[in-house]
Amino acid sequence: MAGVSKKTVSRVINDSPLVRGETREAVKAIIRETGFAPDPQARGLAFRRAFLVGLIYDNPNPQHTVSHQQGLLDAFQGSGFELVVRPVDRTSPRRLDDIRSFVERQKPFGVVLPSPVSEDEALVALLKELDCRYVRIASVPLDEPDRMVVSHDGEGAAQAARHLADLGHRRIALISGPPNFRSSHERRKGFEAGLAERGLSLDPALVRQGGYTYETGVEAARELLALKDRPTAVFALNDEMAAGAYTSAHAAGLNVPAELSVVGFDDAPIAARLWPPMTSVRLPLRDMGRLAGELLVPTVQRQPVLHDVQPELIVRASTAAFPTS
Amino acid sequence: MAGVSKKTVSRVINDSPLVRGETREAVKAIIRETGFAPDPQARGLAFRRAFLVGLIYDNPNPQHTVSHQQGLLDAFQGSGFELVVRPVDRTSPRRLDDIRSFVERQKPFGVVLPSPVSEDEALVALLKELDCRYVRIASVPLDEPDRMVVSHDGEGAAQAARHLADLGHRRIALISGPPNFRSSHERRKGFEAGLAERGLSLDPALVRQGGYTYETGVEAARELLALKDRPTAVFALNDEMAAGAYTSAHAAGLNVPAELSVVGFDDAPIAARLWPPMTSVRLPLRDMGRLAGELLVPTVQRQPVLHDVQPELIVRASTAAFPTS
DNA sequence: GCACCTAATGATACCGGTGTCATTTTCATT
DNA sequence: AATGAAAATGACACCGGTATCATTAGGTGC
Repeated sequence: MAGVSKKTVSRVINDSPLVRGETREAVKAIIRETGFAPDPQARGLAFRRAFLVGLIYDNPNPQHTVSHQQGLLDAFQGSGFELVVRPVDRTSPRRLDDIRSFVERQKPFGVVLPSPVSEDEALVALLKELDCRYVRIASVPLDEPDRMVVSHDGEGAAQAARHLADLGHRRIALISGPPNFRSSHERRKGFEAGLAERGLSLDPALVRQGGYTYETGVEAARELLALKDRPTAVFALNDEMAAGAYTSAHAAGLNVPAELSVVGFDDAPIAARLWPPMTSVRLPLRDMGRLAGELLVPTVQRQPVLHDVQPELIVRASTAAFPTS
Repeated sequence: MAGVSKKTVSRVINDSPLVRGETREAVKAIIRETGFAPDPQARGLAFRRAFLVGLIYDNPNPQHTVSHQQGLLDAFQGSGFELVVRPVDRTSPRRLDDIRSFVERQKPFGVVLPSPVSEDEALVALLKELDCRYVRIASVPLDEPDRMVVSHDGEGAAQAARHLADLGHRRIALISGPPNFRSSHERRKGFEAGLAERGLSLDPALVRQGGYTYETGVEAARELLALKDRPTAVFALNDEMAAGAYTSAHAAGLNVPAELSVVGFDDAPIAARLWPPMTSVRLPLRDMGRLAGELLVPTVQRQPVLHDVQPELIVRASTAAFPTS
């Protein structure tokens, strides 16, 4: 090496304050010249902590997973952290053993839990027991602020409600989500709040429960459209079910948006590809991943640090004024 | 420990032949009882090779990425390997430096390259230079067999061709893909071969080049449907473009499938959610990932080892006999 | 029963960093 | 210039495994 001991180089790399500015610069110069980079394995061994972050997901929507990955990696840029993926089956009891062995063996620096895994309190309890850092991504605060990325699904749903109300709709149906998803409650609450702002309320007769799947959306919409006094608009709590509503509208011979306005949630790729292109609430998934990453690891902070994210209503062609001119 | 030295335990763990059967069993028993698992960091440090596999992808289709991840993890079950994800921008020259620093620093056991990254010969050359194991996933053999998972896209396209031909279609259009994707050529060649089997050939006037995106599909189909003697069926080389064909059919007031049959490729989630549900060629993405994983790492081989994968035509409602009754 | 060869095991260094604590340097104070 | 405290640096053990090579155990031939 160039003048100093192994340990001093180590100090420079780890930003220890115990190095003279002069020495520090000299070492840094050598590091730049030689392109030296410490071995993560050896560092991890000595630290008893790997420079890995786990993404533990169980999301039927691949778009979510990939966007979160992207965002996390945005945050890890240049920090030397790697992202390892761990799909789990949230319904399987084995998931806890899987995660336990993962954490105990790999000693990851931390893990990220997107919804719906973020709502798995048994899993979170396990992580606490194992003293493993984590950040949850969910529609609502479930934990201390610096362990949470909150997507404010309610606000997005409220935007959808205001949009439909402002278009003149009064008979607005809701296809809700599975009760064991927090997002389902948040979106519904937000939707009702948005309606209330416009002096409307949700008619219980126009609510059907779905399961966040295409098939349940088809069925729920089929029932709603078969009502004597059928709704003029329907809000589905995710795009899969909204796509199902399209299908049932087609089956019933109803034109979207002339006879039925449809709004979805997620702005999945499918939203823009259906005919007519669907109005939907977009979540900034990549930014959410990035925020989670920034909360978890000591970021190099090249890019501005995010502090919050907000959903956004993307208005396309599946919503029209009622009564239609 | 229980009777033997550190090194002997190490030998047992690494399946060294230099241990007496008796000793081996004794050590294994203790390992089972105590649930001992070697530290991957330490092992990696000593081996100068991490127990990580990188997935280097640049695929606009999140379904592909997530399915490949699933398959790889299927293969890694119990092997102690972890999957780390590395999205790259295949058009950026920086990608090579990114991957070089990843491989040099992390020393991954190997990497998996799904299409289109698998066709990036500069990147593959780099991996060879770095002496990094890799497996490519592509539509056609590009390398030694044990470094390749071949998806036989041509055969899938041929199935689509035979299907349309057997339905009585004669004026069959093709929306091709970008020329810098091997899959684009393979699918096209396979499609022509399938037509030839039925005594048909592709009319150059009915071919439009697309770019594997929704928008290019819209445009290509728009042109095709505006022809004086318009096609009765169209095969798009991926589902995104096929969705675009739906859009243009809607815009032209044409009914699918009565006036236009449409077949896509990939069987993306969107295929089943469009109206009418779309016929498409399904690639066994998860199996492809699993096969790649089995080729790369010494698998525990609990599940049967895969040797090949084949595409499959999923017939839905976007294709009908012509002339329509 | 002894020499001898092979199979099985162990002692020790080492992988590439970090923690601890002793040592040296620096610099303000007297 | 001597003193002492604080700041900077280095020596060495250690993280938890594996490689190398020496050593011991076990079996064979005569």
